Amino acid sequence: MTIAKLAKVSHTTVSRALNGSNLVKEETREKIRAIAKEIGYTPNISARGLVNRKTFLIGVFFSEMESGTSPSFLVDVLNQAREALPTGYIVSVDSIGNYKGNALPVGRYDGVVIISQAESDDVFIDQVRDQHIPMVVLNRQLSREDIVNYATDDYLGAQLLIQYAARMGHERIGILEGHPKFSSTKERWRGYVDSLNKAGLQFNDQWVKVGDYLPKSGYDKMKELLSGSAVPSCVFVTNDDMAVGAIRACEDLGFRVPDDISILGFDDTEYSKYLVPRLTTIKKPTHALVRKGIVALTNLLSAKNVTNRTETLRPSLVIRESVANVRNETN
Amino acid sequence: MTIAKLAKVSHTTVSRALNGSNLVKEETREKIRAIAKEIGYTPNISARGLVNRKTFLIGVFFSEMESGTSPSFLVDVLNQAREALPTGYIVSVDSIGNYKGNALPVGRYDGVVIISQAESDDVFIDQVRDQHIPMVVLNRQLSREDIVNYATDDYLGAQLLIQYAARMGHERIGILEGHPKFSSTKERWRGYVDSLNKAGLQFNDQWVKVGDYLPKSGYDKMKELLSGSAVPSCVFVTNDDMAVGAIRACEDLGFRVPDDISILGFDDTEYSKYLVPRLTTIKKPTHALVRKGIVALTNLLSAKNVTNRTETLRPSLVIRESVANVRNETN
DNA sequence: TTGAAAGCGCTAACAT
DNA sequence: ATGTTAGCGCTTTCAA
Repeated sequence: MTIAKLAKVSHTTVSRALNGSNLVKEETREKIRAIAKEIGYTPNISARGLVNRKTFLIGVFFSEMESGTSPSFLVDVLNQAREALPTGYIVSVDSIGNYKGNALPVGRYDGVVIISQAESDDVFIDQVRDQHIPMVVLNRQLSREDIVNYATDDYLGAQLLIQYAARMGHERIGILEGHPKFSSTKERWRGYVDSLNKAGLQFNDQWVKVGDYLPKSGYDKMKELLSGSAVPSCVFVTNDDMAVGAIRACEDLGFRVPDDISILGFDDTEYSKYLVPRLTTIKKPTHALVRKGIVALTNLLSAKNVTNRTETLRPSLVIRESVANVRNETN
Repeated sequence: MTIAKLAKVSHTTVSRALNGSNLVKEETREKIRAIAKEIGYTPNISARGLVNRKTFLIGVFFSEMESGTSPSFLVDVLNQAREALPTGYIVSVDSIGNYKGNALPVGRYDGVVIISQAESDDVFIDQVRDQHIPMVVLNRQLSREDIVNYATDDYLGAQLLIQYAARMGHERIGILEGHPKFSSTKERWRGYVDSLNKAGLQFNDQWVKVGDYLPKSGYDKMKELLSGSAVPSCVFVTNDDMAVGAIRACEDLGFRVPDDISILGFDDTEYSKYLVPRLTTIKKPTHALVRKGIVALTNLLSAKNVTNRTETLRPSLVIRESVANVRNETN
């Protein structure tokens, strides 16, 4: 190797010097460092990976990258992951869909974090587990104990919202659902129905519409909802992206928000607090979730054991202005 | 190697069989394939990379991932990149900031795409070039010819906007700038000033505010702007994210958009068409930009030469409802 | 059509 | 404190 020749030492010494081994004289180390810098030496990752069985690559996999996963959430995850990982690690992004069927190349990833939205991800999850690649699954609650899994309590989030609406006097509460296959959709739906029951409120078929978590569906479905014979006084739009479209639809049909109709969101996106009206929504502890996940993964990487193998984080209600207080009307 | 033993051939033959060499009997190949599948064999990427000098990893680097780069743009880039790349390649994400100073490990990336926002990225760009890693720089126009570089014409975009506002009769046009260090900020500013001049419109110091491309700054700065002694009739808010905040600020101070004040955006984000009012903005050909970039990079990877080494793509004006027609007033 | 041997750049075990 | 040697898993000559 060039650098070894220049320094007149063996390449072993070079390796040691550059890796901070204490088996080199400080003087030698300095000389080697200088030369390395001089000629712009950087280690060959493949060679190093081959002997160490480490690639310093963490794969982040999303159920669906093109749609369904909101961009801000995706970027949030990526940023948190990069920050929380030990130095030297880099992060790749991919869609689970790309791997349906074929296994991940062995030794390609030191670890994997899966941002799962739907049960259909399970075949991929099983595959990765069978390959014994360190893995954490985030975002969606798995019903098993063999995998490190952190999720937000969507069920609770929905309940918080509906309870709040009920407290504000709403009795006719509709729902605009997200992507039908997503677990979050199912959990939010459960929270909605259960809370309605607990509050002794009526359930009405006409007030439930199915969207896909994208703004357009919020717009289209809200229009449908408002065109029905009976209109609810409040609609639980199950994410903020759809809420933007939904509010637009209200506007277009002459319904003022929240005076004529109240809107509940979910996610507390960056722009939610600037909408007209400012959105009452649910804030998910995304940062904490991802951070916990990465910490666990880091432990897994160094073969430490993870104590909290599974956990559900509590979201919180963010009250703003999109829900009207209609208690007086009913008194 | 296990698979070699099981098939009773040498590992050389296994390698050949799995890589589609025609130097193996079809029968042998089948047998090997079957066994490989059976035991779930996947090649070791590091070993392969070591001999082939390929890692099948493309690094995507952003100026700033945490702020400044809008999430939807970032995700768009990532998706386009993944789709346009030949199969087998995976994509990593990183922030240029992480590499200030130290060089990229040699052989870590087969190629690199840089989404550049600011001139300060040049040191990183130079470094990568010095390492002779195939690279394309997107988003920001470089003033050099030695690097493949595609960008959107921000200057033109700004002109389109201001010309439109002028056509609608606006004479007092303000601006809410983005992150001061970003090239896009400078280009949009140039377009603003030049168009004002061409239209013979007055320029007023009080009507220019500096934000950072995030919604909050849109809100804060617009409030400042509206609190001045003389208020413009139209404000060029230099991206849609800030426009959301800006519209909110107008609302809070009792200015109706567009009746009392008109707003121009930039980017045409997913939600722009659902805002109240729907935003008149600039649509950037992001898909085409990234796709061109990846195609060029792919050519670079296979040592083909790239014909269009540099190009500026034209954005287009999207007229919606955030600008009032005030021509009558001035007649 | 197959195998044997060499070597990619690195780290680690074992001298010295 | 440093060098020698071997070997990680793969592809690629070179022989057979």
